[in-house]
Amino acid sequence: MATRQSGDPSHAVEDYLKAIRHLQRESSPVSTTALAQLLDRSPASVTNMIKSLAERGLVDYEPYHGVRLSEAGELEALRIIRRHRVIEAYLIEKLGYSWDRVHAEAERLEHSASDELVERMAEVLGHPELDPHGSPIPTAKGEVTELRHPALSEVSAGASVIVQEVSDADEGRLRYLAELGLYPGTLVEVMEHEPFEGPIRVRVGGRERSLGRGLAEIVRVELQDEANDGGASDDAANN
Amino acid sequence: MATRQSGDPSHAVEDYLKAIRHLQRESSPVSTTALAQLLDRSPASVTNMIKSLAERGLVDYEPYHGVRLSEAGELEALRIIRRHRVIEAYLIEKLGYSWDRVHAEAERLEHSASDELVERMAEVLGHPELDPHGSPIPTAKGEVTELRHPALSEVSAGASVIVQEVSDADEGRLRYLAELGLYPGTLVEVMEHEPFEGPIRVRVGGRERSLGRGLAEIVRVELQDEANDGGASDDAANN
DNA sequence: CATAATTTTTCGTCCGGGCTAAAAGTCGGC
DNA sequence: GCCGACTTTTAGCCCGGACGAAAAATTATG
Repeated sequence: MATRQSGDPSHAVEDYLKAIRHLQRESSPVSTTALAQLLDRSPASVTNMIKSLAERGLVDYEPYHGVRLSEAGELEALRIIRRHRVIEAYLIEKLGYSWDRVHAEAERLEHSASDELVERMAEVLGHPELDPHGSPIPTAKGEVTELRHPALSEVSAGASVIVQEVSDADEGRLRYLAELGLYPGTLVEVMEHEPFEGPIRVRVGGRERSLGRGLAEIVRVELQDEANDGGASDDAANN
Repeated sequence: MATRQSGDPSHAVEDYLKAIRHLQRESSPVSTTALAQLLDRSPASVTNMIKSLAERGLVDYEPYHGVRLSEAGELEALRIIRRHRVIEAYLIEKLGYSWDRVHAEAERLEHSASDELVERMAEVLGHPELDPHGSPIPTAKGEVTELRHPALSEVSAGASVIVQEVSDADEGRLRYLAELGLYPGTLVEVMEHEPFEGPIRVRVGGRERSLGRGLAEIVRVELQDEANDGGASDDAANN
């Protein structure tokens, strides 16, 4: 029951499924090169693997026109994402991992942890719905409620927002954002957008900061009522 | 720091090192077939791997005459065993795993858990010296104190013993022993040895049981003072 | 000792999953 | 509608680690 058996997706397969799902959120048939870049593999290797995924029914693949997850593939991807996020939450909550260092550990454990282990972790955590980065944790049955908060970079100047989610990206970025105090729950005031894709000036924790475009894009926020300008309702502005 | 890097032993290498060390305790140059049996691989595969281990300096290998761990191999093996045992202890203590089910999970996690994770687990457990089966946990530096308790099967009739260690073997045996209440700390009275390698009759928890040879061999015990027959000192009978 | 039985190694293969170089397909620009 | 640029796939290769069959070494036996 707990043991990996032969039909189980390999480590590599799991990585590909996760990556495909990730890229699909941006644009749907996922290109070979995009995958190759994300996974740090040669395009040729990616083509190979895609063919094999297609044979296993995990993706729908049209040569030269990209790939997308099948039903089965989507489900499998969600199981992996659940594992990843529960593990992250657990490591931070129970083992004192820092926000920025947890990703790498989870990235490895997600491939060997059994469902039993993950469910036990979820249990002692009280079945959390969000992971430490603010991303929703799929249920054991594979249901997710996608959040789709606007990125900080999309918020117009003058608004106050609360950070909801910070994409679970590379360690460096996360560490930097943590230093700034930019993690879920933090209140941020957007002061000004510099022109031509320039940085965005924000006030966070009483200090003014300047965030590059790349950073501002991975920080997802929710608009708040304006402090002085008695404005919109809690959930009104979703752009 | 936490990430597996290229020089790291592969999953397969780790399994071989553990197995070699395990078999070495019985008889020192370990034979190809013994390894093949334990790991459920063909002898040919084992020879292959051994050659590769020898090239990496992890074992000393003399063709046709068996293999033994080198200094480096021993150290590596101990690191893996530490990982395994700390993880087992953690899973039981903190995640409610049962004594008999924990092995398989640890068997997989030990290959992907980072040293950081293991040290954090050890920390929250208060740096235990024994795992749940009573086996000593090597230190992070690779020191172990081998216990070498006599097996229950070696104890002469009439003695009272306390279970110290139960080899972390297959699930079935462990579950059965757990049902009987035979785990570290349990008091057992050895009543009689049936002749010709027969079973051994014991009293445990007020009930009489008959244990087959195979089972009695994996239960390691320490002799107690005789209850009625004011007998041997604590450590006297090492048979 | 010589020969039979057993163990171990060698040899040739296979599979998963990488890679590079070369070929083929797609697409934007004229 | 063709041409060049870019993307993708194919072809051939490698490596780790498994396999079975056959050969070689060791050990046991008469």
